[in-house]
Amino acid sequence: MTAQKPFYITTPIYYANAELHIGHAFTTLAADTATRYQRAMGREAWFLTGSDEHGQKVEQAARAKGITPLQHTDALVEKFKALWQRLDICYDDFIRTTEERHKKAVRHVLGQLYAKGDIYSDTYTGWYCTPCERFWTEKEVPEKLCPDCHRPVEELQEKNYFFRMSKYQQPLIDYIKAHPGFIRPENRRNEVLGFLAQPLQDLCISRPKKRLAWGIEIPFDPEYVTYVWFDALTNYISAIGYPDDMARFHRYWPASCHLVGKDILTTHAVYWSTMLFALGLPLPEMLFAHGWWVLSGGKMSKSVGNVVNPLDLVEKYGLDPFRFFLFREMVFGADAVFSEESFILRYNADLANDFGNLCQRTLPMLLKRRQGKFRRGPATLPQTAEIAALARAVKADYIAAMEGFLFHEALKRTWDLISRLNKFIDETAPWKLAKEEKWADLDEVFWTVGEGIRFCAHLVQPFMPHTAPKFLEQIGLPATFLPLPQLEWGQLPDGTVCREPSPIFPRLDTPRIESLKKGEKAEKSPKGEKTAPASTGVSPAAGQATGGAPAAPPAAGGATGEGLIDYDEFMKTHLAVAVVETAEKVAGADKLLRLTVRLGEETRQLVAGIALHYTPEQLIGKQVVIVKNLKPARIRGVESHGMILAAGTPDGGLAVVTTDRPATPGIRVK
RNA sequence: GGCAAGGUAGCUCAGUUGGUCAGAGCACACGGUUCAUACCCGUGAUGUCGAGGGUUCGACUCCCUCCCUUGCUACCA
Repeated sequence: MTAQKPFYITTPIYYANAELHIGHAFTTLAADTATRYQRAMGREAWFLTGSDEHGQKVEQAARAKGITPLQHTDALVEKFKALWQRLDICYDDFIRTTEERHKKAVRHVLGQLYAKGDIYSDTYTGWYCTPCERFWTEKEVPEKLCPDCHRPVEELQEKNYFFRMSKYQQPLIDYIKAHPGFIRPENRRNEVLGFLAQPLQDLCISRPKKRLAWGIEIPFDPEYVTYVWFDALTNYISAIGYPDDMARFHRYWPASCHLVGKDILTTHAVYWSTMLFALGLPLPEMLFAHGWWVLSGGKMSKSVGNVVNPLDLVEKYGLDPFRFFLFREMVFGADAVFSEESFILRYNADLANDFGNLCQRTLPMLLKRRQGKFRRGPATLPQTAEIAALARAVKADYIAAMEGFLFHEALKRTWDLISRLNKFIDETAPWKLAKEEKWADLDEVFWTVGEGIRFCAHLVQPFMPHTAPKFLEQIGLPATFLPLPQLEWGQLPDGTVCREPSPIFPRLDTPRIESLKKGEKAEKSPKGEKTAPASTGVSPAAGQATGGAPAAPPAAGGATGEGLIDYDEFMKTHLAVAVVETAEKVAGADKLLRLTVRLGEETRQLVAGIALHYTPEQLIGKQVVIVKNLKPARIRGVESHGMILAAGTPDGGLAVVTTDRPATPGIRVK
């Protein structure tokens, strides 16, 4: 058995002069997903990310704040890491270019190439803008004025070091042509080849310290630091032990994949590749350049209020749905449009309706009819073998897609199985089988669906590492995954007992989309407007009507001014603890539940508009808080004596207010 | 400007070497169903396949022209 080389994947190291945004997050999430997939395949994986901390902008930013560059980057690195934690990024190493291990590698690389003659010094003449501290080319300053600040530039000579990149132009062209899978996607590969059709200039790789001190000193000239390319790109090898621990280095190198945004493809495809040529190191197996998320309405961001920071949706709707959306919606490699509306549409269609509801429509029936037990008998239904075959085909296609970083294809294919299972339920109509007491057929249907859920949970796991285990738990399995190569159809054990399901992907209110479309201020919550945790009242309209209320209304500043009530006024509202004794749907109303609740000795009936979010079973026995002295009302002909308190959840659902520990039924809440 | 890719149903896109290739998903309409998260299943409509011309028995699929969109065009101290 030959040990497979570990999967080594990298993100770019992000420049530590500003905070990160969706672009950085997306690259990193993609690497994370790829890493999780490789681990799911049973392959060892090493996932590197990090920070690029030298250079003029960092130096300037630090100076502006009156701190040292390192203090500045220390703070930003903390923010980087906080974001990765928030996105649950499973990186193995975080390299900082200010670390000694990195600086040492850079010096080693420079020294080696200098000795080899691939780095040389030369003196050039250019146009320098002193205030901006930068050079311009002859072409850029036809008027001899700085394009940035429009002040005069002066002609200046400066000595610098150059990397003999041109020397490796032809070898690189040959290499790319000989390795079709090296640069992906295909169109990017063509762009690089197009780029290389022009003569390649050598690369200036230094800055005199008098102009830029914040950098890694060039080993053969203490007057200079190296500039960006050799500093930053070298991280991919310095982080895995180059040059001190070559055994470790060779274990991981060449990288399986450098994942980059399309904007820095050339840097990697040309600069980095030629650097590796010069060093005599093999090139990475793959360079994947993905596209951008284009924010819808971004161009009008000032006037239109509906531009969202994509990362805000993580808190609003959950990390896993967010991740799912990113990789299902975008053709990986191409650009895609990001909008909250498309997120909600995708979420409802794929997650809530198709996958989530697959559990929700099956497990309650299984519990009711078969004590929750999946029973495996002889397969006699015609669809069973077909679905098994589909599952196998889906898995094979899924793996093929994932190996090629075609995330959207992998997910799309997985949903073929989910759709088939939904259709299967329709075809076999288990509710009819139950009525007709065809237990063997019924068991076969349940087992097949349960097995399908298990199967899909495995496939979806790299994308949704938190919710995928929930699917396993709901069907009664431990929340652990088989390595994908071992995943086969038919492994759901006979006798597995499912759990009481609760929606994993609660449906999001569509009114929210309407309000988004209209550019209404669904995101803003002007004070005075009723945004606060809307109590779900006796009125069926209450709660739902405000379903579009923001998930986390900003805790409006200090409590001053109008709208405040005193204690006595508050005490006019009599809140009390109650225990739900019975619950049932109100006939002819979708959202209403008729409840009887016990308050100490007293029992009373009330109506709550929460049927879309709670089943009667979920409520019975639950301690709730009710408004006791609300004027009785008749709703759909049912008497209601009080109302239950509930609050909106980030996903647009509803959470009933309960007590932290059992309280005395009937006792006043204050 | 140069190079490259693309313009196919309201939206996002599939469409191998020319002959059921006019499709999928979403959205929409209608029907079915009731287990389920107003869900699922089925059916349907809409398209001059960017425009014009050409090759061919026949072109979304090949050739030419035009229009439009997008990407790349590093580094140059």
